[in-house]
Amino acid sequence: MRARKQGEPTAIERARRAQIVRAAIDTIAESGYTRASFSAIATAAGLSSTGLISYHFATKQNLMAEVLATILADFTEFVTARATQGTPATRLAAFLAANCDFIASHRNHLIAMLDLQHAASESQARQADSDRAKLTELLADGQRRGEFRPFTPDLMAGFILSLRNGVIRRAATDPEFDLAACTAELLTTVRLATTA
Amino acid sequence: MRARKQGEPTAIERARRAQIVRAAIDTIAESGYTRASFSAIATAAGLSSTGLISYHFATKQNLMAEVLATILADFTEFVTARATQGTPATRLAAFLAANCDFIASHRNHLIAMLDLQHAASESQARQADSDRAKLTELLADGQRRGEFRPFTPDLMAGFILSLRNGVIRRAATDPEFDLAACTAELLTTVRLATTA
Amino acid sequence: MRARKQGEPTAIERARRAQIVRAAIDTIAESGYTRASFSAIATAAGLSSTGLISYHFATKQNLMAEVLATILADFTEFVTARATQGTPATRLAAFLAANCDFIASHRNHLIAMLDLQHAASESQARQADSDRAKLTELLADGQRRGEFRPFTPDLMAGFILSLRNGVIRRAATDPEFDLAACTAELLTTVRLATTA
Amino acid sequence: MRARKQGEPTAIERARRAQIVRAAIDTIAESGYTRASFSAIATAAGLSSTGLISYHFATKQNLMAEVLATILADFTEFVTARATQGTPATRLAAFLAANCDFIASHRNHLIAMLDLQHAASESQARQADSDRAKLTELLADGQRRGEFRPFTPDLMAGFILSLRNGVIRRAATDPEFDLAACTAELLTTVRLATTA
DNA sequence: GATGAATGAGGTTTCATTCAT
DNA sequence: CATGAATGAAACCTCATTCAT
Repeated sequence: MRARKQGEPTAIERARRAQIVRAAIDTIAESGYTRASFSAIATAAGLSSTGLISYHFATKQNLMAEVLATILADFTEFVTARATQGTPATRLAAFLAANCDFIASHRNHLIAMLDLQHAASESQARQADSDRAKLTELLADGQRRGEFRPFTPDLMAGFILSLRNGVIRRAATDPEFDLAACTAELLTTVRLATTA
Repeated sequence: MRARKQGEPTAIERARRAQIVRAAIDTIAESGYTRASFSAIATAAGLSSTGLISYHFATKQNLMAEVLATILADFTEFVTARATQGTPATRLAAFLAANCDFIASHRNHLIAMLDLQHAASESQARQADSDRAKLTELLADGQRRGEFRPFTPDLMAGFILSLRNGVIRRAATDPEFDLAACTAELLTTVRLATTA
Repeated sequence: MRARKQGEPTAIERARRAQIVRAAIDTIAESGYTRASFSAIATAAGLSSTGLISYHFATKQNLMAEVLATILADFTEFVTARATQGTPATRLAAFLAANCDFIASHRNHLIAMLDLQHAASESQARQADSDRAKLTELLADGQRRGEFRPFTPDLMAGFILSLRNGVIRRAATDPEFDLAACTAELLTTVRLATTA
Repeated sequence: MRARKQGEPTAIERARRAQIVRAAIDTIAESGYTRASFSAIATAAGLSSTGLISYHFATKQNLMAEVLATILADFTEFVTARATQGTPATRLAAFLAANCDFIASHRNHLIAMLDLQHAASESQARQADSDRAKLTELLADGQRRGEFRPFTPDLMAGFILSLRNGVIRRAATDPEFDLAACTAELLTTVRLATTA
């Protein structure tokens, strides 16, 4: 019923939805998207039945969309707060550092994010494109100021995000991975790849 | 029965397994891992029963392991044939170029590969590690010769493979993506990131 | 709570129950009994929760019983007001004409009625029997006066009601059905079948 | 799998499908369409799981379509074998008598048929129309020969089928109903309503 | 009185797997 | 070797009903 209603959600409802989304993120991160059934999520959330999930989310796709949106929102909030000042080169470095810090503190979020991307819907793909577009903008700006060498900004943005994704996956997979060392190397590598 | 038998597989058996694996790759690439049911794979393979798949593969995990192994084998064969000659820097460039060429000619293989990585088992993770190890070796070799700057070879290998994966995903997702242009930029970028 | 209470219902309560019953009739008529869930009925009634329906009706069966009772009451009121004067033959004709008029003006009531009959409970079957009994009485009366030929009144009553039900279903199903023409033919047919 | 295959069904398959259809008819007749779940049907058929039903019928709608088709086929076979000879009036009487006999011997078929009609699909509605069309044809033929009075054949066909349906429902509902007596009265009634 | 939240049973359907033939 | 049939677990989802507020 609720899942089909319109209007403002109440505080209780928002709390439950957030709880379910959190449980979904953890379940996906730990067991993979394929095994993240309503049943598994309900258990992780301490709910007594999968019915409650359906009560709050009209469809599983729907839930997953909110999961991804939440992850991206948390991520964006964290990263943009730290990559807003200075020249493009500085901001790029700050962006990457922020990414790596986020990985350390929100491991599950990012593992889940990677697992969700290939199950992503149309609108989510557009969201990913828009993320890349912002980075593209930053790079183009740096080129205009002469900080960056002449590359195709859109492609380089893709490269940088790919590197970030690789770090996420490695951090997720390998428990002995040294994230701090990797961050330093990543910054150097990207600097060399981009500076004029 | 066969799936539990020991001893040498017959020629017919190997042919059937290859046929099923091929169909699985195509199905995963086109519909995603989630929708790659035995039923879908059997249809794609022109088989009249899913029973035959179970007959040849003890378990679905088992089949997927062979799918991934096959993809990696095809990939390795293709790439190593083109990255064996010259200095490490030359071979690295050839490796990347070969990768991009492989994307163009084996799109389905690579899309399936990405889709399988997070359903990957322990042993498959080890296989991925060994792939990275080979690249690590190449990079270390280049450093010893003074071609490459001093970076942590293992991390740089991870970066390079991440870049490759990103190109795969983008090529798979975006139909208007210009793979040739991307290849050129990728080579430049990696050269700048690695050379002394 | 209320649904289990005893004693006189308040005016508000009666209004709410009527509102719910009306919404149920419309929903059944438009979507069929199978799809007439509490949720659908609540939406049709403009209620914000299915809980309110359960509050006023102890059980779904209970609600459906009241729905059927309401329909039959409305129907009886409409028809008996027009079939009370004259000889049995005249009243029979008036009864049929009234039925057909009722179809035109209360389409939803009658469609719902037909849809409810096979979900009908014991007591509802008895109600239908009593309706037929009244018609039986009328027919027997006409026989005593010599207006009608000698048939088994109870069976003939069943026939007449069957004809009426058929007209309802046809009117409900076929949008091009000419109800007025059908009414005329029906009157003739019944007259020929009954008159001495 | 099988439910989606093409080509000729095997003997075993036809037998299983028939068994399931028979169980569905009995379940609908005894408990009503609403309560005729796959689970109930599987139990009635002595199957070990509902999965087998889905294996043979792609969809519940699909199964119900076959149920209705089977009923109509059995019915048509029974009735047309007995209503083919003589003048239209004779055949009409034979048709009605055959209907009543069928009711006695195939009670469940007919109860289920009535319960399915309002859940009927487009194509099933067309089938019902075509049944009425055949009767319409018979009536028009009788009019041309002068056996029947001038009525609208299509409407009269609807009336006759409505009478038949009423008898079915009454026979289904009332265990003490005297079908033989009803048949006699029905024949007389229809004769009076139709003859010139 | 009314509402939103919660519950748990049960709905249809898909799936990997087994087995007789 | 291969097939069709069968199985039962588990998937997502809907529903009537209960209850605290």
